[in-house]
Amino acid sequence: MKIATWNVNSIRSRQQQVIEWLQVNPVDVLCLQETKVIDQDFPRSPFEQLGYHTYISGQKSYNGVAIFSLSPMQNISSGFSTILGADVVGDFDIQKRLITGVIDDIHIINLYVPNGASVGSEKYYYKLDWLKLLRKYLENLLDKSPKLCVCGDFNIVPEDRDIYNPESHKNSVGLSKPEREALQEILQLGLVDAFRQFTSAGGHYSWWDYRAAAFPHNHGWRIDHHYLSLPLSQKAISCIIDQSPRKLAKPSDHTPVIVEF
DNA sequence: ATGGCAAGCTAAGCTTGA
Repeated sequence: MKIATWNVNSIRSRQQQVIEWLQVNPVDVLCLQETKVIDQDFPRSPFEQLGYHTYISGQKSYNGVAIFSLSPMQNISSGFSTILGADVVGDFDIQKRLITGVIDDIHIINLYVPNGASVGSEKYYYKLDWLKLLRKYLENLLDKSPKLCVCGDFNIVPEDRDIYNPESHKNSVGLSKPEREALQEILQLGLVDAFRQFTSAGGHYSWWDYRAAAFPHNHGWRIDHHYLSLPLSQKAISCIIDQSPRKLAKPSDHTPVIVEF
């Protein structure tokens, strides 16, 4: 089984590229972020014609997540509140950043973690609070589901080897100590970075800034991840970043990452 | 230190992204 994650930066702008990528890479599950469209306007049918079931949670202009799956999934839900309850979650489900479902016995959680704008900003503290909620959510799920695949755009560079020039970005949003610690607190629940099971070298990235010719210079960040619970991590046989869609005209600034079991 | 590019919304320029 292959599970891919891809921040497409608007599904309507990237529709044809996603179709063509799936034709070459018929993954079992594709998790999308930043679909940027309300559910009624989501272009479902071209993907259904490829054989995918589509599960979506979108909003106007911003955010939005979706899961495509060749086999039907069970227990689809979006947001934190289905697990944590509305009282705990408050307003944090207004932004559509989490959709989950079960396939075989694998519980897939597809995330679009807040960007955080700049360190110290209101959005930065929203990101940290969101990550605290995510930790609670995953702690709850790990009690019930031994096989968890938590994937998506985390907007966090886990370690210095995951960015081209850590020194000049060490205080940037995505690398700040509180963000990295929040991520580590989540991983300490018992989750493993699938990519790092197979590749220890630096220089492997999943996002490149549109500006300043970042991609041709490989000035990238690795911020799109699959985090696997221990029973599932033992079944992983590969995790690769496919840079090819980033080379196309009018690409997303992110490129797909694929884990295989 | 700053801007650089792209998408959405909406109809010129702002907001967001990371």
